Amino acid sequence: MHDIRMIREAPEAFDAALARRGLSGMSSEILALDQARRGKIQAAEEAKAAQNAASKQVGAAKAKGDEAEFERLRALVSAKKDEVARLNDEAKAEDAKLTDLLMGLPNLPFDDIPEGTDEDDNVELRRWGTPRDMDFSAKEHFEIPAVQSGMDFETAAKLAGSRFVVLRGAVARIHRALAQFMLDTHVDKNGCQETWAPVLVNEAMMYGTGQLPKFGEDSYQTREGMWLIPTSEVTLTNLVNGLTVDEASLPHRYTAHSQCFRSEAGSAGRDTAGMLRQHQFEKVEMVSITHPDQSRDELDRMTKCAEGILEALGLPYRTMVLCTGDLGFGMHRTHDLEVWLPGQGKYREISSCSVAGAFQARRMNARFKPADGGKPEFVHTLNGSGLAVGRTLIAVLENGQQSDGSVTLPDVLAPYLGGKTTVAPDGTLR
RNA sequence: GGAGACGUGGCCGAGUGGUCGAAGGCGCUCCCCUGCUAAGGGAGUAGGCGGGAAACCGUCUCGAGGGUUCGAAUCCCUUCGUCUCCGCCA
Repeated sequence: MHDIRMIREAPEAFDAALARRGLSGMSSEILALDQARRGKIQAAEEAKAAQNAASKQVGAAKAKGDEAEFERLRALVSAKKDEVARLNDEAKAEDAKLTDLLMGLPNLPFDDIPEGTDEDDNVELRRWGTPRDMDFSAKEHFEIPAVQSGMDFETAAKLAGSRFVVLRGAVARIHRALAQFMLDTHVDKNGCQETWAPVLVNEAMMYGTGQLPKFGEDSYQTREGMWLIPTSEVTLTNLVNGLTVDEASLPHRYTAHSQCFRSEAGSAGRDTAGMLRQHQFEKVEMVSITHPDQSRDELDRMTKCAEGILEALGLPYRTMVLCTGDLGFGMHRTHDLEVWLPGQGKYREISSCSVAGAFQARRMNARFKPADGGKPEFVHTLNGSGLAVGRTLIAVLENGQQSDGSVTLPDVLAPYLGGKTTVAPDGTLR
């Protein structure tokens, strides 16, 4: 959500920034609503002040035993009360209109991100590693002999439907190893606090991070009205929902390994083969809660943390900055990491690191108390995948595939795999 | 799932219809005093919203939402959370 004061003070700058996302001239509508709202609030408060004043005199009259005066004031208060109720309702209605409008507007893109309409306009920042030369035609992950017995889509379809998978044996273990390796790295080397949190949350949390009200169709909801998280960005960021933390405690850096659930509405027909796009998947997430002055640097730090995982696994990748047209709803700036998938011969998204600034904090009412004793200010929030576990599994399998149908795994996984780093063509770990 | 209790400011804790945004204590900040390892005295110490250049003024907030009343932290309803006992259970 946006800061109404900032819009009042600099409506041109606000309009210019939103125009980059295809929304033009929003400030005039916003400011008109704001004007109306403030007028109603003032009227309601003045009436209430009159009621309160009369009400105090009622008490005094009663104490003095002046029954006539008591009755007269009683009637006056009663009349004022109706007026206050009416004006209050009007003020609330105006306020709701403004909030609805502001809640539905996306965050302002930073000036330094590229103009564009979709992912084709994203700009490459850097590239790491070189795709291996393979003297055979590279297979997609689900075609590799070593993988086939451990990745079962037919059984998953029986259990749950399309876009689910059953992993078995070595593949399941490598999947687990990857998650453990990522989590350990973020905890031991990147200064994150390991966190385990619900994957089922209430509606308010989904508003806090911006999934609601606009993107409810993308997530699953229970009969009781709870939501399955599409990412643990929701839970980790909402850890500070409603809190005023000490400035000295910033930044907070959290990481969690969780299940994530997405309906993938609107992705029908895309990436239907393999386990690239699933309704249920695992992700190791990073979230930072920072001082406003630190958030831009924190984005670069977080991006490095995610890149570090890919580098440790020896997976070639490129780092992209998203253009205005591809930028997520609540974000100022986003870096996508795209990993090389030899089977597709393409770089595919495996991580997304974003800075939301105060956008989510304002929705969540998450603030910090300045050390110098000033007024509380909104914290800044960031989130990033470090990494999507299922996609990392795909990348490790495809990049490690050999001409004989086996797969060679990154050495850093050995401690999690009983010291073994090869999957034989028959699917056994050797 | 059944029965009951509770939910007050950074913390503890008073307050059962009238000037209570809320006693007292602790903590914290500033000032004074004292000179010895700590103590004493004084002042201050929530946030949101609206108005204002500011000082400041108004308004709202005693888990949340609604209701009764001229007036509610105090009464009623709903809801969320915590605790105790019983049941069930990974």
